[in-house]
Amino acid sequence: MNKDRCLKPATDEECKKAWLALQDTLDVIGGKWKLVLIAILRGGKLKFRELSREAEISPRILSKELKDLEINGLVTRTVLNTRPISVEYELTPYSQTLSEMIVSMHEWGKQHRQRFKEQ
Amino acid sequence: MNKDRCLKPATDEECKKAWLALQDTLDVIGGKWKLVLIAILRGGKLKFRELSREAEISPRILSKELKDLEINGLVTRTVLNTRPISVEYELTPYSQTLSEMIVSMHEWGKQHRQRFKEQ
DNA sequence: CAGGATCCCAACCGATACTG
DNA sequence: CAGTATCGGTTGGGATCCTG
Repeated sequence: MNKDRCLKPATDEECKKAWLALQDTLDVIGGKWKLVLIAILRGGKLKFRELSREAEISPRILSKELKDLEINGLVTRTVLNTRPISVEYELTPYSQTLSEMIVSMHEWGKQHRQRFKEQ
Repeated sequence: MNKDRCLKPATDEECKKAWLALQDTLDVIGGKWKLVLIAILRGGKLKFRELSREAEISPRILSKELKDLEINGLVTRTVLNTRPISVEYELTPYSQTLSEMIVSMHEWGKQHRQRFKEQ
């Protein structure tokens, strides 16, 4: 893809970076579960099991998704000194930076649904 | 998911709709190719083969992706009276409504990359 | 309780060949 | 040229069981 097909006038190099950035975003919040988990955690910290029940997601997938979110700095994992142990997951302040984008996606999806499906 | 875990204060019903809308958005522009194709077509209409070469995507996938985009009103398909026939694909005016969201996603991805990867 | 291991199924994607 | 058919590999996700 060259610069002539880019969002705004730019060099080829800048254009390539722009689309890599978009791809990054989709990697971080795309897929079936990431946004759902973020949504749920907006309501406050939850333990692994609670999160699993709330989202109706199997432990294997939940574990993987939470790792991804943690790697990307969106969620913190805290092991509690209980017996048996329990682990709390919580959104980071950094996750707030997603808000504007999430709102954009929500707004677009809403108007799209009105336009195309039964209103 | 109930309203207490929603983006803004709302009824359970509103909350459910909000997350359906987000899911809609991901369905429409998520995945590996949708945004790439939209990006490329921003530069102007292209024929099937040109698009295939530009995006480096196999015909089978391209065909499917274009159908999806057409169904969602983002792309028009025009058969030309040539021999052999050729088909042009072009973004619709409606596709412009994606701009704000795409910019949001781009901005977030850019700052995320700066924050986490080699700058 | 947290979460890894295993097994299995479905969706996705790429390459290639083929038809109108 | 446009697009479908076929096949095969890869990824993602669900269910269940198991261990620290």
